[in-house]
Formats: sequence, C-alpha cells, structure tokens
Amino acid sequence: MTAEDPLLGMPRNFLRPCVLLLLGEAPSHGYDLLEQLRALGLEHVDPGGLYRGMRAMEQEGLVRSSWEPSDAGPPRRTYELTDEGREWLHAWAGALRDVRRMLGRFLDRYEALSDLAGSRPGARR
Amino acid sequence: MTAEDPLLGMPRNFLRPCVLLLLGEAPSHGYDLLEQLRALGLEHVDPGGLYRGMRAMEQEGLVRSSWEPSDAGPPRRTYELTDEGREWLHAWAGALRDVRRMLGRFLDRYEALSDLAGSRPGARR
DNA sequence: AACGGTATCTGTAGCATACACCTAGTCCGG
DNA sequence: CCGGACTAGGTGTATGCTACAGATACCGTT
Repeated sequence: MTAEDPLLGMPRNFLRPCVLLLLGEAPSHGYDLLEQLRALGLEHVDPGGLYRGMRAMEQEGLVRSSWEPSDAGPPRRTYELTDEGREWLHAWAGALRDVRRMLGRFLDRYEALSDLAGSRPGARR
Repeated sequence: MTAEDPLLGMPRNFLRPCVLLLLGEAPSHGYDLLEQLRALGLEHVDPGGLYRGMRAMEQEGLVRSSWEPSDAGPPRRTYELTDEGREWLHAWAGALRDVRRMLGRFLDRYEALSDLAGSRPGARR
C-alpha cells in the first residue's frame, strides 16, 4: 500500500454493487460493463476479476446469463438482474449509506483537527 | 460474504486512517485505541489486527512508540504520530473525500433507479 | 488462590484484489 | 491473403487485508 494508490480507501467489494446497479438499469455483458464501470468512477477494473465475479454472482443467484450473438465480434454472455440480485442491491445501498455517514464523521473530525493545527499539511498541534 | 455482514462495503484499510486520526488528536496505546475506535463507529475491531497494524505503521515511520508503565495493569506501548504519519493522514483524508463523492454518485443513481421501480425492495422496472 | 479486567502479541485460513497471460471471432488496411 | 486491432471471455497465481482463535502476562479484588 502506497500513498499514491488511487484505490486507497475504496469500499470493499465495491465492484459487486456497481455491477448490480448497472444491471438494474439495463441488462448488459461483461465487456460493456467494464466500460460503464469506468464512467461510474472505477478506473482500471481488472477484467479477470469482473468475469470471475459475474460467474460467482450467477452461482449465488444474483444474476442470470444467456449467450447472445454479436453483430461484430464473438458472442456475448448477457447478464440480467434476478429478484434476489435486486434485494442484494437494496441491502448494499443501505450499507453504503452507513459507510457514507461514517466517512462523514471521520472527515468532520479530521477537519476539526486540522483546523486546530492551522490546516497546514505538515503542521503540529 | 453475506447480506447481513455489518462490514459490507467498509473502506479498505479504514483502520489505519482512523488510528492516525485518533493519534493526531492525542497519543494513546493499543488497548485504549480499541475503545476509541468503537466510539468512532468501528465495531468489533480485531485486537490482533490492530497491534499488527500499529507495528507495521511504526516500521513505515507513521507512528513512534515508547513503553510506559501503567498505574494498574501491565505496561503499555504508547504511540504518537510522526510528521510522516500526519502527511499520510492528510492524504487519506483526501482519498476518503473522493470515496464519499463516489458513494454519493452511486447512491444518487440507485435512488433514481428505485424511484423508477416504485421504491419497493423487490420490485421490477 | 482464583478470577476478571488490562494489555500485548502470534498463528492461520479465507477471501478479494492485482497482475500477467491466454483463446477466439471479426473487421480493416496493406 | 495476412497481420494487427478491437471485441469478448477466460485462467493462474501471488499478495495482502481481514477474521477468528488463541497465548502470555500484569494487576487488584474477593
């Protein structure tokens, strides 16, 4: 872990709720999800991890897949959300609201501290 | 990973910035940090993980420690923040602000979706 | 002498992530 | 017609955080 790591502090397993959200909006396939995820704020998503995760979520019953031919390129495995997946997404949203609240507490407290310190990065109390 | 997991979606390595924040406020020792962390919103912090993390951060130069006797009980290893640790805390705060923003985008988008769906947990579009 | 609270630490397994790599179909330019 | 680029899905593996289960030891009280 280095200080320059762009993924510092990202929520654990954040890929899953993001995928579920995108599939809640519209069915899609892995390669397309990779691009949509980038737009949602997740840079450098590991393709291998995504495809593995998709199959894991299918086994858990959160998504359902079917092969569909493509106009241009190899066939695609198209995923759609199941009812169970929709419930999971709902649970995730609740958990992430809690996380946001906790981050707020942390940041408020940090700002109070750095105000005391004169708000200079390397300043002592 | 189950849907009931209370740690669902917690930021990765969140323990570290929390500890750095607390030490930024006042020097402290491991056992005391365990209790303060609970008040900060982290339930069930693993003591082993905390002590290991403290020693790791000391090796990285983020904190400095010294043994201090206790009035009642075994001696304590008291930690204080170094200048480098203060810089890390600052970097963490910036990263966590980004994370909060991303969570906001996710949650806004989820709410837009669930509004369309009638906001019932199990409802289809 | 035994117990509960304080305090620090080790061992280990599971799991998510990161990185590297592979296969195969389609399209386009040379 | 051949090679490269793009689309699309996939495997193998190392690493590192996290969780769980303990061990050790000091101290005051009963």
